[in-house]
Amino acid sequence: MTRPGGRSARVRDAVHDAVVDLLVIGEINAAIPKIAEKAGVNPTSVYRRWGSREQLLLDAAVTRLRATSPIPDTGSLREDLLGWAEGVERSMCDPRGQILLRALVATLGPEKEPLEHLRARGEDLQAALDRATARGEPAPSVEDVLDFVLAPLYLRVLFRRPVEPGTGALLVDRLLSSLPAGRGG
Amino acid sequence: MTRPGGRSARVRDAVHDAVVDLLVIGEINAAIPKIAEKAGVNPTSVYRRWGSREQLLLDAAVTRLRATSPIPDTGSLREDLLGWAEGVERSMCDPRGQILLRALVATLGPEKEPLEHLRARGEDLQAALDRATARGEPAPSVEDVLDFVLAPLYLRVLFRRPVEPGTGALLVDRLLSSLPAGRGG
DNA sequence: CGGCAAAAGCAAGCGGGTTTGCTTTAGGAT
DNA sequence: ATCCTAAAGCAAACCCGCTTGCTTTTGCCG
Repeated sequence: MTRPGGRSARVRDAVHDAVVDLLVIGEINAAIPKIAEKAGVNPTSVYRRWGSREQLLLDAAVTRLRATSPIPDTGSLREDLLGWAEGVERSMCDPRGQILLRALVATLGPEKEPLEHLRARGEDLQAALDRATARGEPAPSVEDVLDFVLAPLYLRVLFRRPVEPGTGALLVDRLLSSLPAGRGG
Repeated sequence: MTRPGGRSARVRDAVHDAVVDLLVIGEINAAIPKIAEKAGVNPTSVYRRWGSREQLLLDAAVTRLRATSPIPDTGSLREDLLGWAEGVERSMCDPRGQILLRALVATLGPEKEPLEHLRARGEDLQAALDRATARGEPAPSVEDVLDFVLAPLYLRVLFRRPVEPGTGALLVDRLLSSLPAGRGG
């Protein structure tokens, strides 16, 4: 960003807020003029900066989801994963988190990149797993963490099934108890 | 349907085909006039029947996904699940299956119904599990099948990660190994 | 075979989303 | 403090997706 703290940043945040607000109240199809109006911004500014509604949605989703559910460093893999999973679970119980995840998936085209958001999250996970390995703890692969914990949580949200409290912890337990017996078939 | 085998059916199929074709070649944002043109149909007919692009996408996705990956009845829960998972895996390797799943998720709004498609699929699963229970085999819950098998497969597709051959079978093995009476290895 | 009704086709008009050239503002640099 | 440029605001025109009243076709049924 050329002017991080100035008017650009204010406009960007205002537009992101407007997008999320409209999505949350069900205005899924709100077009750019409507978003701009809610943001108190000229539609032209939105067109010039983001180009299309799709790009704007993707940018808002990635930006806003990036801040949620970091992976803690507690000295125990179990605690790290539990803290992270709890954060994901909480985010997926929040209408904003739900709608952002949905927008993220919806705007993903047939491109081949695995998506910046998930890639960065995978690197964080890898770091936590490496810490565990360095401590001598048994650790699953990133793939397994995604399969056991993230996929079930995300699928509940994407298909509108309820996320019961404690789901994240349950899934982490499943993952970790699959370790000693050997994973995979 | 009032006229199942006549012109209505032809138009519906042509429009569904056009939708899928356009989605597959990356024309995610194709509007109704474009879809109608590719289908060789008057745009008005599409507006009158489906009302909106969103409804049309949802209808096409649900209709076309309904035919894929039925659950076999082999007399063994393991074989039933393996056959089904293989079908899902194959469907998720096909660009059409991928794009249809994506369209399905994308068009799901904040409504509360768990979605007809997944509900019907859940009932099929429950039937297979009931058969296993009646035979005295240990059986997981539908929830567990979705968590262990469907969620990882769907998430790979939705986030553009590769689906390795044999993933479905691996996931079914994991599920069955986690059962209380099952082998822990 | 012939009528009937549902669905498809047609055409014209409306509305709003998008584009574009220019002006104005504001934040960083000198 | 002043200049300078990137970004926002403005207005007008264009394009196109959508609506609507009507006509035409088609397939089911008596």
